[in-house]
Amino acid sequence: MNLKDLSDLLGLSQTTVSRALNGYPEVRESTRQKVMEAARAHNYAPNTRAKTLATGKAMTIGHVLPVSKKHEMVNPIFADFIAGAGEIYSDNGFDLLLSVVDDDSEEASYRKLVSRGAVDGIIVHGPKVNDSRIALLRELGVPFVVHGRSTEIEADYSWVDVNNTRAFQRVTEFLLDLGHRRIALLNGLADMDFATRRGAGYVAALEERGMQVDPALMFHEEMTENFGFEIACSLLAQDNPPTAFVVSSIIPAIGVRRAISDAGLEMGKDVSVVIHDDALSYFSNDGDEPAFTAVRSSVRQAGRHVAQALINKIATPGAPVHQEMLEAVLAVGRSTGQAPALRQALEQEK
Amino acid sequence: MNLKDLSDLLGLSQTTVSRALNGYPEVRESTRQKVMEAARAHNYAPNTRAKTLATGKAMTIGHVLPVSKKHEMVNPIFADFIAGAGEIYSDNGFDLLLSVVDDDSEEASYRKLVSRGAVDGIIVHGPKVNDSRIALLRELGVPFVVHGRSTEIEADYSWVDVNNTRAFQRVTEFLLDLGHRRIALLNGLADMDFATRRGAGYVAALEERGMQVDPALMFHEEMTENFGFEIACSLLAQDNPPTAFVVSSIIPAIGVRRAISDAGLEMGKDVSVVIHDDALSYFSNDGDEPAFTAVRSSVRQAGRHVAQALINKIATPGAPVHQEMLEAVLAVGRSTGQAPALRQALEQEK
DNA sequence: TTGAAAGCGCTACCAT
DNA sequence: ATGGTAGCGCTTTCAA
Repeated sequence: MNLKDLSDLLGLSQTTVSRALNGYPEVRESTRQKVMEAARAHNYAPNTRAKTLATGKAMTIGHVLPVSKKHEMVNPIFADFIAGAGEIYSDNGFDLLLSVVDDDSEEASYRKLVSRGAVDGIIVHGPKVNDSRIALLRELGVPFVVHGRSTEIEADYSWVDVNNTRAFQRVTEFLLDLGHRRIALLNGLADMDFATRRGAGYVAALEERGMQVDPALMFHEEMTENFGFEIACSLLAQDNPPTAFVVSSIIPAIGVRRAISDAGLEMGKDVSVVIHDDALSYFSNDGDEPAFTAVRSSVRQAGRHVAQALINKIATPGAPVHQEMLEAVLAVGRSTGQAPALRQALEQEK
Repeated sequence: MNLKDLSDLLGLSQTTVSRALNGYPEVRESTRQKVMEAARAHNYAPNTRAKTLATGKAMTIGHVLPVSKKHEMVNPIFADFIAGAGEIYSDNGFDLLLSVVDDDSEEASYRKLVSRGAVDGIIVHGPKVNDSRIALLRELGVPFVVHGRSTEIEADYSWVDVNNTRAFQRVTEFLLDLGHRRIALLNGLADMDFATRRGAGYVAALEERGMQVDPALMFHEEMTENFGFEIACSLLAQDNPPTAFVVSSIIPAIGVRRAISDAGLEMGKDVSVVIHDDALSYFSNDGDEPAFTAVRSSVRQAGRHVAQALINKIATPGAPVHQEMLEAVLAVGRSTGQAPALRQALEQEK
């Protein structure tokens, strides 16, 4: 069933039917009723490709998911982010085009997405420090919003991000307040922007207290369970082991937890662990608030914000938008023994 | 830059340029060279919407992700599945259209996807028992492949699945062989097909040994960390607690682990835990094989298989394809104390 | 208030 | 080996 079929059926012109369906005011109300009803009855929906060709708008947002053939790792929160963004797209009549590309052919993929006219906006995931995609997308002249930021990029661009630096600074201060002196940091890959910022927060907290930053306690890796396990095992076997871990994602934290228990130590007593993941609100898990679930619904919220920002940008182009969301601190378990206090402090500050 | 611009530039007709670009044999080789070079130089890529309109093929595969507004839960392995499928799509020139819909407007969403001509094939995620989507998609006449199966559907349709029943039967037998007599099952929501099959396997193993199935040890829930935590806490506090847990996903297993440690018990000694997640190969985690990573790369592999099956189906329609993959058993940690033996046994059987 | 017709950018058929 | 042209299904001017 296409427009012609439908209009023939109704004895109207395609023009009128189109107008009726698209809410143009000059159509007589009774006509519109008939058209709407017939469309519904015959399950008519305008052909997307024809419509977008005619209007010049793709009504599609592109997400590029770069995956490395070697690592086989995808950020697990990606699904939640997409779910949030997708909600917004559905509400606004946009489609979501997901392009999975090998991370060495990423630039070509952005180029093609735009020159094919497949999308009218792009979301940038997982920005690195000095990320080259930002200059590229500006050059291509396509509206885009970055989920996160890219340090060292001087140009102005739209982003939505949390305050990773401050979050990690505060987490570290918190552990220092509890009396910890050797605090390990298990962070994401060094070229990822979020990891850089989180590292900076950790360092800032130590330096502020006049403490020495021990490079042997800072680790950058892909955030796998095994990363957490290996590092924690080796650290805990040392002479002067850390008494606390700050972990940049819940995945390696699973490994850390295992290592602690293997070492015959008790979390929250012998060793404290604080996890920060890409959440947007404060949570502490004193039993009532399952950490994983909390992170994930926060990320979904982030997806909504980023998608909305891009849609606004497409509708009314203008100056870049910078949106700093509530930074996240996620304290897991009775790991610190102080989760309620932490939450309270954070909520006050907010 | 569009086809007209490019052909004007080259002093050729649009027809010739189009042919050259699409590999038609009747084009003189020197002409093709010139055209290709000019296209590359000007970053020309044919407009997707025009192309698909003209050919009648959308070159797009639809994935529908139903999310519940109330639960805020997305299956975390979804990202990995999509990554695998996306690889295949990229290699074959297909786009991936991801439609996030509220789970109560799912049917309408499939209908619209098809009548809009937006996709020429659909992947069905997370089939339920007697899933109504299967009849719907057959009625719509769109090629589709189900990741999983739907019990009670009599009609023939294409699916790619693991043997959940046998996997759980074997896991349960394994625990029985180790001497466990009270084995708890933490399973997915009862209407999910995979949960039904897994439950059936668990029951079959018990009955085969002439053992009573205790309904008080079987749980169906959304697979959150908290689900695992709560259930395990309450079970372990009982008079006659289970000595083993079979958990249907790694997420609740995190909660189970926490509950065990809270109860002052030791995993692998006082309590055994076996996790089966949606993997396609056998893994045991004796330290060298991080469980989460293993599951995830297996799921990615599943995505590849399902996507390829659909693409084949679109290219050459024919009888439904049924593909049963290696069923998965994932033994985590030194949880059973027998992971290497399990793996060996499974590999032999394969 | 309605309709005719010209595109949107491409492919594919029919000529040459 | 190359070119002219009729669609693909829709929107959007221009006319009536």
